[in-house]
Amino acid sequence: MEKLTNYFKLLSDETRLRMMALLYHNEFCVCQITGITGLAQPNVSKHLARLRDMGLVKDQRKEQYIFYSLNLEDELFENILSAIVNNVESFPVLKLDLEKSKAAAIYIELKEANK
Amino acid sequence: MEKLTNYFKLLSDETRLRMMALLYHNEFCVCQITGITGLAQPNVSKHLARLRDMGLVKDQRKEQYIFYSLNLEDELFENILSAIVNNVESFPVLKLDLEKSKAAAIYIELKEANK
DNA sequence: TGCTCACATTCCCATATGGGCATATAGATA
DNA sequence: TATCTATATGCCCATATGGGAATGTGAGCA
Repeated sequence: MEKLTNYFKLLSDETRLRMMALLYHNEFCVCQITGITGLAQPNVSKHLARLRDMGLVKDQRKEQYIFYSLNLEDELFENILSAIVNNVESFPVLKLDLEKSKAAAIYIELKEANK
Repeated sequence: MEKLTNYFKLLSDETRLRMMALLYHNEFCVCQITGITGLAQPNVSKHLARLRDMGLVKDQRKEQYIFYSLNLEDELFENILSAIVNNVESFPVLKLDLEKSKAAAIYIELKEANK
């Protein structure tokens, strides 16, 4: 029961919903999420940590970057998230993030090229 | 977007989940919910008011009693609630409430009979 | 009219939450 | 080894939240 209410608590914050919607489509590192959303890096890290602690997200280091991806084990949670993502037209913020996210891969490539 | 996060905020509290699970099966007045759950009456009222303000619940006076019932307009919300209620075996608190609720109708009848 | 009962509201308190900001850490690189 | 750079953590603040307790309100009844 507490796990359930904690899930809803995690879903009840716009910042976290934005991050989860992004991760639903792809894995991203902290700096990409920061860049896409315009959120402050410490906040991105803190929210990701909360999601990780609740098992909704997992992280994996790749060289300098730590990539986060969804960890969809709970069926209810997955259904909720897919319902939101499939209805992205109703949520302009999410839609904008997703559009911006298409450039996110390039973002890291440019960084590497400028070295 | 804010409506969505508000929904999740309402779902993120055990007390409210208990009340919504009850109302999913039947309408109840405040005193019945208080009796079934063992919660303090002011808290029941306060949570019901929040649910009503968000349009998830509606109330209707019948003589002395004010009966609350679910107001399922949002599909996502309804799906979430039915998923929870159909999985009540996983949530002993909810299951107990539901069992107790079967006696709730009788509770009011007894009250009337004792007048 | 005054009382009773069901329900609502208010006040107070302890706790949780999210963001801004500064700083710590740890892996990569020079 | 020393330094970047990506990420994590800690501190502070304003605000929200939930419960307890007392009180207010309003409909039905004596």
